[in-house]
Amino acid sequence: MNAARERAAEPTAAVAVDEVDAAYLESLIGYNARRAALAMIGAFLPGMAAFDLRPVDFSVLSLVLHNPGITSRQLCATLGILPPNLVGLVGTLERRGLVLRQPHPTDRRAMGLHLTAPGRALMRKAERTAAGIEAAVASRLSPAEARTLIRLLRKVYLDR
Amino acid sequence: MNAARERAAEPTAAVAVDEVDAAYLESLIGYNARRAALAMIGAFLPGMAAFDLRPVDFSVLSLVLHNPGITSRQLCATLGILPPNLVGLVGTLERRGLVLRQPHPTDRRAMGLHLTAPGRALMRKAERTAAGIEAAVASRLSPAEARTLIRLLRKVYLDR
DNA sequence: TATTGTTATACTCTATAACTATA
DNA sequence: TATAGTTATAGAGTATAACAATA
Repeated sequence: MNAARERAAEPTAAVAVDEVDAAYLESLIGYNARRAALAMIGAFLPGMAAFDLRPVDFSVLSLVLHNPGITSRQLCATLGILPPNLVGLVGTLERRGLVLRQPHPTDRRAMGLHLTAPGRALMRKAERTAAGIEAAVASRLSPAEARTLIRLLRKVYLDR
Repeated sequence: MNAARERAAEPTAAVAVDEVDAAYLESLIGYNARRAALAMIGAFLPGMAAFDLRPVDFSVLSLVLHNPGITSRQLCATLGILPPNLVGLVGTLERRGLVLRQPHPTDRRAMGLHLTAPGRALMRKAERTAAGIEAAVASRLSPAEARTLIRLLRKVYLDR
């Protein structure tokens, strides 16, 4: 039965897959981290859209709120954004009257970023909304599990 | 001293930021998950580049390896890829002689995907490399911590 | 000589509409 | 009427090179 054996060894037998086995991918930290990050972004998008903010806009405004006078260079380094891609982002936030740029006190090349009063008011609401979204997702975890998750994630991405 | 008080209340005082305070962002699961996912992808890229594979190519080939006969539709549903974006991806893998498409046994609209012998040989090496990359990153975690991390990440992104 | 911010530009990734063949 | 696969295309995100002003 050569033909039968060849068919048995044939790598391309025409069989249907009833249920997909993703066990291997699900054993990888990278796969799970990406899936979780995409789920969080998916949960974030509608809430932030109410303020006409993308997640990256929220991150930038949050850093400016908590670090008045922060420079573009510092924002780029903290968030992993390339300088050319931050220019338009900050420009849009400035045109919306949420941030303003002031001369840096010691470095005349740089500009310090600050929130305007409307910018601070918007961020107060946005951070409350963000906290609610986090709480909704974290409700699947106990408070201790949420703390553990953040601690382990930081171990993964922080150098040493 | 109205002028002094106004300056004190002035939201845009020209002060420099010596060290960026990202404590708020670092308290968010979403921010940490995204940072960790990007770190894992960054570790993955050079290793997979040796096989001329992107992370998404590796994911697709891995699912085809462990699910011979899987359809494009099933790949899209499992990986969150939109059908139009999978066409070129699979086409490239097919032109490279790594996968081949065979008629689906029961649905003449669909095509079952299979790895060729060179495709399986490549994936044996690629999965070994992936395991090494995972181990290198997971070396910052104890085996128990790595298991806990994956379990908590799955709680975040799995519905209920 | 190096760095900050900027412009222009290219490349990749992701998303939408519409079509065909078949279920 | 709905689904699998496909084409064309648009939009968002990310990348590099080069420049002026300043350190």
